[in-house]
Amino acid sequence: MVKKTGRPGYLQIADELREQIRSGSIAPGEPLPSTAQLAETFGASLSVVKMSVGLLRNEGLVVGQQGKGVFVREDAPPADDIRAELTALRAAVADLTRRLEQLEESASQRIATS
Amino acid sequence: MVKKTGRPGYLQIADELREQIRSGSIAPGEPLPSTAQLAETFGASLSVVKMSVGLLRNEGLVVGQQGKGVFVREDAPPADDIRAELTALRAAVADLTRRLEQLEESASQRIATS
DNA sequence: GTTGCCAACATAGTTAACCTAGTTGGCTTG
DNA sequence: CAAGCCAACTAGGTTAACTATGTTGGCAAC
Repeated sequence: MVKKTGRPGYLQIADELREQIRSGSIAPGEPLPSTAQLAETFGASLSVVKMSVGLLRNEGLVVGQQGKGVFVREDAPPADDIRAELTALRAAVADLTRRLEQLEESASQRIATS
Repeated sequence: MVKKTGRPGYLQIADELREQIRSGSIAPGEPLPSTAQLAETFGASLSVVKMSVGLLRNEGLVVGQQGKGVFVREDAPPADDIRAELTALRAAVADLTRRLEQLEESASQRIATS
């Protein structure tokens, strides 16, 4: 399935999967074929398929569930004021990080003194 | 250098490099340390470093030149780049989630055995 | 001095092996 | 029948080995 066009195989497979998702050929909420199945249908090794799926995962197009499969995200793009939302999220993450670090600190102390 | 926080090493290294680029510690147009050097400074294998650099390459933060090195993109200041910001935030949330789950796990064990 | 070769180093891609861990379904045992 | 174990499948992470290819600097030969 992968052609020797100079474009690396793991990108070709990622492209193809992206296209199948975009076209609805694999609908939101539905699972991709398993890694082994993809490897067979694309005539590629397990390694390159895992790289391809990892790309889509990194892009947020799909989410993986260990033991079950890799599923197409159901999400819809909110598209209101994205920048404001980003600012709010940044603040929230910073706050959570600070609080979590405090928790971890006290937890490690409790373990050390027990 | 990579910590055992549950967050995979190749993401930790990618985060760190992203931060060094964002902060200007590695300026646009400058090369990243070589794969071998990164592997040594992070105490990781060549493979995970290659995965990390591959991520940044995929995100468009850096461009690789075979035989020379991997260079920080001159254009596209990632501070305004919503995609990069989203990626970073997603990464941060995932990291926080894992750490929190770890804390909750140890907390429930402590309660159960007390 | 210049040319050309060559070794060392660089990114990039592919494959394979091994490990962890979650899910599921069937079978065995009580 | 019900409980629990176990085998087979799943994703995910790590490492190593090999190949291809590009760059650079030094050295030898002419």
